[in-house]
Amino acid sequence: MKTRNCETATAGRMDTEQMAGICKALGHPTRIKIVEYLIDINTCVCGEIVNIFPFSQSTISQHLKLLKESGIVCGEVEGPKTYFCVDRDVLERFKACIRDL
Amino acid sequence: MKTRNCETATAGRMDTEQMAGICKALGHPTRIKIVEYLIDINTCVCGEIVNIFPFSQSTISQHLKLLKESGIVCGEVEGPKTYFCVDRDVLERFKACIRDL
DNA sequence: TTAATATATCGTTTATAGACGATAAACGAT
DNA sequence: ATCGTTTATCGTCTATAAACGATATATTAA
Repeated sequence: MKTRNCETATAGRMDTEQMAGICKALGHPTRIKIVEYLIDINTCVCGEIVNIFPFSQSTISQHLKLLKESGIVCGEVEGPKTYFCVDRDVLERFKACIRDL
Repeated sequence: MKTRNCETATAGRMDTEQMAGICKALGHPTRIKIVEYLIDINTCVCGEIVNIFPFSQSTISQHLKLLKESGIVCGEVEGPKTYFCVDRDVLERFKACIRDL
């Protein structure tokens, strides 16, 4: 399995809007668990997550979409699959914002 | 001005539900700014916040209610006023959860 | 007792979230 | 070209959020 990186690299301080967007994305237990899982496993496809949670494929896909929109997660399409991973840079900047509260 | 403390002291690890609840509460720019303000100024009444933001008193009151429900903020009624402050213990435990992601 | 002040709640409107099943879209294999 | 696999999107329903004005509640001051 390849190591994937989102390489967003929008360095600098995260503004309140983006911070709120990530908080909102993390504002659901299932999405927090998805992010924790992605952090652990580094990269995985949607189907893996569907197998872990008691929700339908469409629901998990929707959660992943919201996570992607916030910037904390990114997806890389490869053939019929999409590999999801946490954007480490965004995560670190988000963690810095919370740390500095 | 007195120093107020919420003294919740529900020590121990924060569970995913509560963590998600706080993230959700912080999932709005205005509420993040309210929390930042409360951290800085330690304690203040609703009216002060109303004066800072371009929203109505009822809207700010509603934001404060959501923050209180999440546990990150508490309010202490004193006469006709309510003094709001951040629950430092909850904040620290929340920060620890994010740090350990 | 009444008036003024401070906050909370109610009712309304519009928008978004959360869940689902069904279906579409993209690709690999046969 | 079709089939199976994987993911995304659509449509629907119900619930909650976000904002407001109006009103209720609680307390202090006059």
